[in-house]
Amino acid sequence: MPTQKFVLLSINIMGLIKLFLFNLNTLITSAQKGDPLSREKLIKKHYHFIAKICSKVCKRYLIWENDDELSIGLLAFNEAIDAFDTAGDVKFSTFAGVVIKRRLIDYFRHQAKFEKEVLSSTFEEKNELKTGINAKSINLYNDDQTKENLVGIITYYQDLLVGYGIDIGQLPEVSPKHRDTRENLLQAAIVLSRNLDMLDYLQKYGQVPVKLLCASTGLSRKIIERGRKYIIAITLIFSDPILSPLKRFTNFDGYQGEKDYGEDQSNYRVV
DNA sequence: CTTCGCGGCATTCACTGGAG
DNA sequence: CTCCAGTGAATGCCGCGAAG
Repeated sequence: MPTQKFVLLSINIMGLIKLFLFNLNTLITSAQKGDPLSREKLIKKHYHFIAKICSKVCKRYLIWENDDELSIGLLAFNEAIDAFDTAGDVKFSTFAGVVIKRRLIDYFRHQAKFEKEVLSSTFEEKNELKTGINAKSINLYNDDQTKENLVGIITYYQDLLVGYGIDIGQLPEVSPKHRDTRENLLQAAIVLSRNLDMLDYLQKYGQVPVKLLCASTGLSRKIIERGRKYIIAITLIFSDPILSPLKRFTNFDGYQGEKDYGEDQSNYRVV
């Protein structure tokens, strides 16, 4: 009977939707309680959603690495997680979409106001702009915006690290002092960040798959164990696109692949 | 039972600063 | 610039407890 099949199919789909919503609400609740892994899962699930909303508002295609609008969208999404009422009737995606749009509009208003102030300035001021005085102010303003975004990213990074039992303040001390050790651990972190099985293991258990990593990198178990926190810290930066802006503070930004570290390897420290 | 995380101890190695 | 000694960090080996 086609009708019966349709009813059964509908029941299954409804069941899947309920299951999805249940999982989503569970993730949101635990993220609100401070679980960084749940927050990370939520963000990963909604990457395309965030990019779609931001691109729609900006009316252009946005790139994670280049566009501040996406960072603002991401921060807004974070806010939405905290503010969302799981008991309410509103869908999370609808709620998050509204929050992201509002934040972006606020951002554009702020920018427009600033530009208007510059445009309505006197002839002399415009000359100053040409001579670089106001240009400097614009740079300072842009720096502030970047700093604001970075604060959000670092807070996110900090939460992720806590999930692995790492305090962000520990990073300088867990960072290897010897150049060769740093190179080896960096290599291990890159291998780990590129291998989905090992990455899954790390995210699932919060532990480094030492045996697999030893086999993949040829490094001894002890090296990997001792550099565990360093490896996790670097792996997070490499595997999570949200953290990609942090690469430029770690000097890993130009890293292209295995055994290609650039000129000065002595600077490959996390901080 | 296997794997992970961690600690102790002895040894090896890399880095640094001083002397020539 | 090269050599050398001192210092500190890394490594290897062994073992223990916890968790899945």
